[in-house]
Amino acid sequence: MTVRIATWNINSVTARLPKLLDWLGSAAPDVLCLQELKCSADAFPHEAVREAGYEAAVHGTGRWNGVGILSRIGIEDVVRDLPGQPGYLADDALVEVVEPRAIAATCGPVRVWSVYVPNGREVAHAHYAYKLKWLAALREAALEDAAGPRPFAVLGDYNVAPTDADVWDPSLFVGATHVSAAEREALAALETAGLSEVMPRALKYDRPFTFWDYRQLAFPKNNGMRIDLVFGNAPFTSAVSDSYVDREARKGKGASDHAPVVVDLALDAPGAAAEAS
DNA sequence: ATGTCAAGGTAGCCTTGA
Repeated sequence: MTVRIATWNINSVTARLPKLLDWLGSAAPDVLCLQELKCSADAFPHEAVREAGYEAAVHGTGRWNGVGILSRIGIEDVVRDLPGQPGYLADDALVEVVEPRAIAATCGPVRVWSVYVPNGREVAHAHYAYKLKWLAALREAALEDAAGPRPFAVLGDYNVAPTDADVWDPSLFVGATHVSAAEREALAALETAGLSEVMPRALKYDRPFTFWDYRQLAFPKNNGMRIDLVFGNAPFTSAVSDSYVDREARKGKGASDHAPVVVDLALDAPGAAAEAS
């Protein structure tokens, strides 16, 4: 069977609902991981998504963060928050809050996490230390599924550019977040957990950027970054038949500042291996 | 085509985060 899985930082699912429904119709993913819903779970547009043919599992608390998984091939065993997910102590808060940044589900033959890794803000900021702790918790959370026989992937907005080629001008990022050695080491640690990156094709230009800031004409200048990533275990990556960034979705008025990443899997039908042997 | 955008509190603008 062929399964199309995608990830998209939608930057407000309510503001983006027409674009989301359009894209579900045109790209026809079987599973879509969403980040930055920016709404509470109650405010999620369940009815519109259902009419488009998808079930949804969502995790959101309000105006910040929020993640979800849409599926038209079933959605089971939903888990909200990483086991051991660190919280963040905001400047004006008295206690750490575990933010809605991770949700997992099993969709047909595949298990996925949809993750929105903390931004980090600045290297000297407490949010950066939080980001590194968060990535370490993600590795631990992924270990068991990564080692298993079922296709498994962690898809989302990692807020890390894996290499200097993944930002439009590395000279502008010296000393900044998203490119630091510690952040890249945190991605490398995912590989020691048995996950490896699915590298998408670019549909235009040479590099498959996934994010272009709204400011300073970043999109028309192609001043982009590749920070929306897919890490899969061997049963997942070995089944990949294609992957690309749908840059078209970044165009036009009312677009998210991120483009979707699409992964196509060619999986054996359940039981096919047993029948063949 | 494009020199931000979205949400929420608060009162039609400012703050926060990205």
